[in-house]
Amino acid sequence: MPDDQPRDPLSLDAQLCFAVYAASRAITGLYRDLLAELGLTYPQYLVMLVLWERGPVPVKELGAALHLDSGTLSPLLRRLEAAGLVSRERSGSDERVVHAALTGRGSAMRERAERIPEQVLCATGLGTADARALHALLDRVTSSLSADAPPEGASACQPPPQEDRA
Amino acid sequence: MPDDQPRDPLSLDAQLCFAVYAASRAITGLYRDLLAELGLTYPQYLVMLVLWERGPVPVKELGAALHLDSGTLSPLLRRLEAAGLVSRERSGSDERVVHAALTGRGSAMRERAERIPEQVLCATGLGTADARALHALLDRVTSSLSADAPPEGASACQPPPQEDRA
DNA sequence: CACAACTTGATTGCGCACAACTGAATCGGT
DNA sequence: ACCGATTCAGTTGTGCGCAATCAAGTTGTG
Repeated sequence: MPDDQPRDPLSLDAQLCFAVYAASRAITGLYRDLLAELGLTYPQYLVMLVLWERGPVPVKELGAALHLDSGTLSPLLRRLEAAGLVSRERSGSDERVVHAALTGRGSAMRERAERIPEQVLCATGLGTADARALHALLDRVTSSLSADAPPEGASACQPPPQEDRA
Repeated sequence: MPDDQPRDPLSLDAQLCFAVYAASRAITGLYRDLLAELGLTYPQYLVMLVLWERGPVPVKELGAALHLDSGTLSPLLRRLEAAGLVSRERSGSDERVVHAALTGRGSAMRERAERIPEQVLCATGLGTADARALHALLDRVTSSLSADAPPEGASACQPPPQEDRA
């Protein structure tokens, strides 16, 4: 679909960054529908995924896994706790850390969430190979960007070792 | 990097949807830094892109271009107006529609924004070909998802015409 | 022990996103 | 001309994201 020719830099720019932004919101919207019956939002669902997979974890670890800080997680966990899905308690060995753990209701919800993934993959309209390729590209972008915040007028921006050109 | 084997559905699920989510936030963070000197947020920058490209447009058209509704755009435009970058006025021919237009300061800012795109593309660590491929995949996802909200227990979810399988 | 540096989570404030609603203006059919 | 349905922007309320700040707890050093 993208015809191109590097024409207006600002228009071309809108393309890739906006494509990610629009896709992200579209996916979130899809989850909004699927998660409505569970009473979860998409970020809440992500937290539940981590808890289902790892069991009780410190808030810090949740933040590392999801790239979120306490300013986001604290109220989110409060809501999950109010919903009876999660409990929080301070560690005995280190009073600074708070462990988030699943309640019975929280654990039980896993079963109901299990059919969501395939519904999502289906709705994206992507095949296995495409999904895999997309995932790999996105991971490269994310790791490139979260590697560091280049100081200022910084990096000479030499395009990274690249095979071909248009 | 993704080793795989369809193992835990919930874990595999976290992968693609979360990859988009994480990448989107990483990109927004990059823009946050780049746009700080212009005093713009990323969504505000997107609005400016549309105005730089199309000139005065109704709020409705902005919403269609960015997939945003008036609940997001009204306060955003108010802030751009307060910053002296944008003006709003009701159409003469149809009093319902409000046209957003650039002020002199708003138009002038375009020049300063012109070098942002290449900085972003560089920071993603992607080459031209990869960026193009990523863009195409994201467009497919976005259009598949925004096509419609499948009613309920709906679609039999047959993977769309696909070439190969693992 | 004393004390500074660090870690961890919570809080505050602001700006999106989005659903739901309001109210004004327009359009369609009669 | 009238009246119901529709369109458009705005407002309200909830829930993220993230910067900045804070307080409590821990660790390292003398």
